[in-house]
Order: sequence, then C-alpha cells, then structure tokens
Amino acid sequence: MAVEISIGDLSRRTDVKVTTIRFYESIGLMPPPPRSEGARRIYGADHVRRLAFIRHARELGFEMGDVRTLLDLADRPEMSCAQADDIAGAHLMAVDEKIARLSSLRGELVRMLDSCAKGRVATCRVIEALADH
Amino acid sequence: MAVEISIGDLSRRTDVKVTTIRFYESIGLMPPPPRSEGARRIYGADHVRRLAFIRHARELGFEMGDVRTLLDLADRPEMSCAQADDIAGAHLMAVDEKIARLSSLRGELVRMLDSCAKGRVATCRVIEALADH
DNA sequence: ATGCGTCCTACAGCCACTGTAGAAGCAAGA
DNA sequence: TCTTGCTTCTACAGTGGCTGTAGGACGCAT
Repeated sequence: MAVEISIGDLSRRTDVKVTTIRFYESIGLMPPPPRSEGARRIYGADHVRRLAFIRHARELGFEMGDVRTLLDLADRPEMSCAQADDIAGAHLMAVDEKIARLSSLRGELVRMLDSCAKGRVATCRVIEALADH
Repeated sequence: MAVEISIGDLSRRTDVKVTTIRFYESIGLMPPPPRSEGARRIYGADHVRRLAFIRHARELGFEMGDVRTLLDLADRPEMSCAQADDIAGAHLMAVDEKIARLSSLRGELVRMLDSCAKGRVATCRVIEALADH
C-alpha cells in the first residue's frame, strides 16, 4: 500500500510551508495530487521526493526556471546530464559574482565604519561616504 | 541662478532611471519637486545630491527603511552619528552572513560539479545531490 | 453536539522596482 | 506653420517567490 499523507504532513516532512506547497502546485512545479472525498490533497512518496528536490535546489539558490529544468531532467534518466551541468555551472558563476560583489561592498562598509570618529552627523564618514561616492 | 534640470537630466546625472525617480517620489524618498507650466518636474542641485545619496546607499545594499533613516540623519548634522553607525554595522553583519552562506553554497556546487561524470541523468551527481540532500 | 485543528479557495500584500498604455509637452527640421 | 520624434506625464499592471488573510468546510476526539 502506498504512503498517503496530508499537505500538513508533507509540509512537516520537507520543511516547506503548506501555502508554499499549494503555490508550487499553482505554478505547475508540483503536480496536482489526488484528493480525498472531502477534497483534501493526498500525497505519496514521489511527492515527498519531488518537493525535497525543489527545496534543495531553492536552498542552493537556483531560481524557479532552473528548478523547473532540473526537475524535467530528473524525470528523464536517459538524457545526457550536460544541461544540468550547464545550469549548475552558470549558477556557480553567478554565486561567484555575488560573493565578489558582496566582498567589495563589505570592504567599503568596513572602511566607512573604521574611519568614523563617532561624533556628530556633520562629520560622520558613513554619511559622508554615502553622499560623495 | 539655481540649476534647473529635467527628470531626464537628473536620471542621466545620477544613473537612476526616470521611472525609479518617480517611484522614489511616490514613496516619499524624494521630495515632490516644483513643476514647470507644462507640469514637468524641475530639479535642482539638492535633488541631485539626495538622489545620489540614495543610489549609493542602495548600491551598498541598504534597504529602503535604512536609506530613509540615513537620509533623515544626513538632514540633521547636529545629531550623533551613532545611529548611522548602528545601521552600517548591522548591515555589515548581514553582508558577512550572506557571504558565508554563499561560500558554503559555492562549496556544495563545486562538489556537485566535480563529482559529475558527465554521463546520463540517471547517474548524474548534480541531480542526485539535489534529490538526496 | 461541540470544540479545535487542519484544510479549502481566492485573493491581497510584500519589496523594489520595471514596464505599459495613452495622452500631452516641446524643440528642431521641412 | 506643420510635422516629426523625443521626452514627459499619469495611472496602473507585472516581476519573483512567496506570505498572509478572510471566510468557510472537514474531520476527529470528547
């Protein structure tokens, strides 16, 4: 007999909020599950797997379009995984860029804070740095 | 005679889009400027300064609430700049956290990509890593 | 039967813009 | 003077990725 769990159970198992699960269904990321007599959603093991997959991809920062493609790929085991690698590679580059950008912001923030004499706004380096970049 | 520039000029000088300038006005970040006979916005030097300030703060990743506070502070030179330092300090911590998070994501992505044998999806480490975290 | 938690749908709101439509202003060329 | 074409105007919808709310219905234990 297959596992039959409610949306609340699915939520707890995958740590994805109930509303988010319904949202994923509404945008076609999760398939519409069968319903009980009282029209409640009934999920099974593959829903758990799919949602976990989505969640991990999101945690890694993949955006929805990428997640969609990765899910499609995961459903076609015979295909080459080159596309998955491409997506992950592109994402890695994007992450590297973000890190670089944040590091330079960090530098600027540290410089601002270090040079501030903790006096009045009139002589504050933080404010000044923002004013005359 | 004061400088009198159009919204397009202001946009070019500060590298902030026209629509964004109007948006900032609509949410009260920029003051509503005087208008020409034909109801066009007329800006002056202080608008340029204020918008540049906003832009720099946004570039540094401060969110709107912070920008608002920093602007208010900048308008009160006699105040202590402790609050500005607090905001910048909190932001620095947030940036550090983001960098840490991204670095660990990066590690995971690199591991995924390194261990992938570039074969079929069925044996793809990238897909697998997403499936069984 | 009652109470309580879970679930349902449908829609508004979040942030920080961006894009669109349709109209009007304005300067330069024919 | 007329026309062309750029800029500007207002008002509002859309973006991504959810989150929150209203107003019910379901289902189980007491």
